[in-house]
Amino acid sequence: MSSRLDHIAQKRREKLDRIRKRGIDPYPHRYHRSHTTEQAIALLEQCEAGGKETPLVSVGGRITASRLMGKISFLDLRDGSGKIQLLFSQGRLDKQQGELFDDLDIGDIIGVSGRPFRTKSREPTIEVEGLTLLAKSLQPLPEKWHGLSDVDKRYRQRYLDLIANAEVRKIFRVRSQAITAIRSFLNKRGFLEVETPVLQPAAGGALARPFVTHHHALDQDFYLRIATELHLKRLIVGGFDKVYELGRIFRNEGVSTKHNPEFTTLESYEAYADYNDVMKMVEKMVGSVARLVAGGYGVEFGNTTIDFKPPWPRLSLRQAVKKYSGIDFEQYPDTDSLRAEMVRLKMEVDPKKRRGRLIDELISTFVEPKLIQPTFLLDYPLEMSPLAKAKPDDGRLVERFEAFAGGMEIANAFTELNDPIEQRQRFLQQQKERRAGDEEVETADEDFLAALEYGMPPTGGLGVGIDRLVMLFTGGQSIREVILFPQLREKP
RNA sequence: GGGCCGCUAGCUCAACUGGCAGAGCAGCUGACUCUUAAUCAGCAGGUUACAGGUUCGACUCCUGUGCGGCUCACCA
Repeated sequence: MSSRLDHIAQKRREKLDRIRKRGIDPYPHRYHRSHTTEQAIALLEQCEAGGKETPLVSVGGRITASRLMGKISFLDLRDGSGKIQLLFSQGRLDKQQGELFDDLDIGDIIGVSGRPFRTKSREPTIEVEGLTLLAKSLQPLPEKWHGLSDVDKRYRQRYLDLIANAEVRKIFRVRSQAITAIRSFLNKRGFLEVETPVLQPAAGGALARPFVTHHHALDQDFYLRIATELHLKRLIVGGFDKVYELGRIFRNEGVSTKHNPEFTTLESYEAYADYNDVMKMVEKMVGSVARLVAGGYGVEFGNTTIDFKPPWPRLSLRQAVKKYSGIDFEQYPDTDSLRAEMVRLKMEVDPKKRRGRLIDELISTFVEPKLIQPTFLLDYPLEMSPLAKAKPDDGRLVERFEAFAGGMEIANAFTELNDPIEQRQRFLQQQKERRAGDEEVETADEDFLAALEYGMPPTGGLGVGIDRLVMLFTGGQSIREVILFPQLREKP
């Protein structure tokens, strides 16, 4: 990027000056269109069906292509709804508009009025009678045929990506529809949408390194939330029986095709429910999202079809790990024996990891990649789940499930631990482990513990990674493809 | 953070073993009254990411830096 303008931008500035000199405002305040391009085409079809003449319409949008043929010219005009062809005929426009037409470029935003009709090749077209410049574009757009493919540029200048690449526009429409579908599903079931703090004195509810920031007036450090869990459960204590939050959380960790430092989660909590109820809700909810954005339970992913039709298979975690890795972790009740077995299988094992984290590694290495069709894994070891309630018949396991699809974890849920004394002990146990070397453990949240002491009803909680869910629905191989402005290193 | 790969015109891409940096689109000039990746003729457009080095000569080889991609580590 040199400071000097390239010759294309130079030319466009000259055109801008010419337009201004003729007394035309190249950036007027408003333009009231009568139709979107989509509506204009629908109107044309209606009139054709009814054998009626088409009325005058006005549309606005960006010029995306031009085919100048001497006395007549065809331009493509795109707005948020779609695209329509424009026909400019010499003689149709007055002198001033004719001069303006000559100074138009691909990329300019214009408004036109005229009657829709069909050309010889049946293309819906507006024969332009009135032309208004709405915004002069000073920079050339990416190439019309190949679009924009430089990944760096696509993410940094997402607007160009959206202008140039229809598939990208599609992805973010699907994302929006999926989130709308989730809201609507939960609202219909009586859930209350709430907002909880992003800035917290301690970041709890998950195991992750937080971002730190500083509040000047309070002269106090704050952490950006790594989960919404602990505040939502306070609201269950407060008497809202069904709450959810769709919100951004922040984790100061590695960036990869599956991790962005800020990402979106859904967390929901339902009083008087347990993880079995939540399981039923998840498969129903994701199924309903699939039907809405994909038109059915089947969603194309890679070279297979994922079928989200409920019910999804349920498999105990122990069975799953045994099936895919050959290790029955129940036979290795402590960290050392399990680690020894993993080493025997030639796995590289971080010596700092304790049993829970080792089992987690078995899941992500052997199990997760195999779970393409939606599957629930249930009943996790207690040491991996400090906020979940133990199973009544086996104190080493908790009532927890994770849902997988497309080889990714898409949901995590459990019957919430609501015994304040046990919760405190679990936090203390975690802190012991922190001292033993495992850095990322739950920090005790005294205010949360105080809330539990007032009594929280039995509750089923859920967390869903929205970005990964959207990846499933759009076939995305990278989380950056479903986040409009993914985090990138700043360019010097 | 490690490994591998990439960075050439506004965009998409070429350029052999080190030998004058090139094409399409976009742009400019001209022709053209139904095109739609319009067509045809002509013109212009470059710090080959950046900084060094080797060489008679570097887009090409070497070293370093920046940014990106993939991957491993990390990451419920």
